[in-house]
Amino acid sequence: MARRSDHSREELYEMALDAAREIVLEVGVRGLTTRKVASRIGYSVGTLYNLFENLDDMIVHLNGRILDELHDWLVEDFRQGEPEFSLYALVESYLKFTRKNRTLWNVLFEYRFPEDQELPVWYQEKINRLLRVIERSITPLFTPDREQDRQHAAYVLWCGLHGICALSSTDKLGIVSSKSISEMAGSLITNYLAGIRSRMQPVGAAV
Amino acid sequence: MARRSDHSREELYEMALDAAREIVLEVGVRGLTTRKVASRIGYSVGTLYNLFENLDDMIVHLNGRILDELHDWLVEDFRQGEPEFSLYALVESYLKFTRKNRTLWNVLFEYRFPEDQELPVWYQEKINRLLRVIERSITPLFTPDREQDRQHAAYVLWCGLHGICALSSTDKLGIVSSKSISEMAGSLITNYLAGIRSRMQPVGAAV
DNA sequence: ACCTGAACACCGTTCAAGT
DNA sequence: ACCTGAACACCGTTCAAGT
Repeated sequence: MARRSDHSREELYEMALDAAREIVLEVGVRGLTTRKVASRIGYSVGTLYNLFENLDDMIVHLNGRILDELHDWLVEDFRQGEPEFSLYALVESYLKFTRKNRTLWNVLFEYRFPEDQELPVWYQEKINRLLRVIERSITPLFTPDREQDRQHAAYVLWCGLHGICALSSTDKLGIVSSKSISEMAGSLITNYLAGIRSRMQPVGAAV
Repeated sequence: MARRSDHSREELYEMALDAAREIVLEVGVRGLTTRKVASRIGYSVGTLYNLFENLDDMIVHLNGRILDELHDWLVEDFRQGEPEFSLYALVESYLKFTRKNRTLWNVLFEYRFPEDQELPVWYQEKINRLLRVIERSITPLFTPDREQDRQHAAYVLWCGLHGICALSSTDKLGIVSSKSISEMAGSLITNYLAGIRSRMQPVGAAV
């Protein structure tokens, strides 16, 4: 017992999150426990509480990583072009991520934190970074003075996409095939953007 | 010990779900345990396993009840009229329900069942009943031969609304006030419906 | 300063034993 | 046929005791 400087604090942190990620992939969120993480990295449970406040905090940090993975994945596939085209590609890319990493997506969005828990600032910034990818794809639809509207639209699209994934992945909607998830997302994009277009004042008109 | 016919099987079932509902309201989903339900109804844990397969199954049944409550709540507030008007009222009513019953809504939509678990048919039917309320509000937008499209649109709206509630209630989006939830939902409805309207072929034209 | 592991207070689920 | 409660195999979290 006692100080084993086999690993630095940072190393331990990375090891713990690696282990947590693996466990989630193998047995799902429900099977993720402090004891399993500890034993997998070869330390005692106590050590984990030296790195994280508690299990919830550890999961927040794991989710931070998953958000990064998702962001990088989306950015890699990003295609500049007409908003409809660009956004559609983005959504396909997102859906592909959820299909490939269903359980990771589950921890990210469907793990319930205690009611009172506030998500840390660095976490919200990671989310904002994701939202900015969506904003980028719809930029052409908004004049520079409509930044607020653009942000707002990105929020709505992000939420809508999330809702489609959330309800269909857990079958909380009845049988939904993977194909119809795409279709629903497509319908959301097409119609929402058409609505935005039709309701935007022509820019030149006021001048 | 042994057979205590103090209560019929049906009575026990109702008592258990009543207790479960109360516990969720008091301490949230995380605090809902078989042991607490058992002690609250004055029976042993074993008896619960005589009524339900397991805790997950009990929660599915609890959710069935919550779906009914939500349905009745929405139907009571239903207002016939222009789709935008009708749908907007519906969404406000839904949001009001989530605000008043945050923890119930949490069990309903954010409790994670095991990956493999299929939701029972009677459960999916309760969801369909909800979807039909939405369909009703957008009926005027679709000609009778476009039933499929109408259903599809109801799905998308339902999912979108869910996504907005899910991400903002847990603050997975950064700070979102109750007012902006309404705004986002409003934006979804207005633009999505505008898109549908603008893309619908005028009915008379083909004739 | 860091790490251990026993201890505490919980869990879900099962099942022999009771009436 | 129904109900009990002890038993099993787990949990998250803490903290005195070790080096």
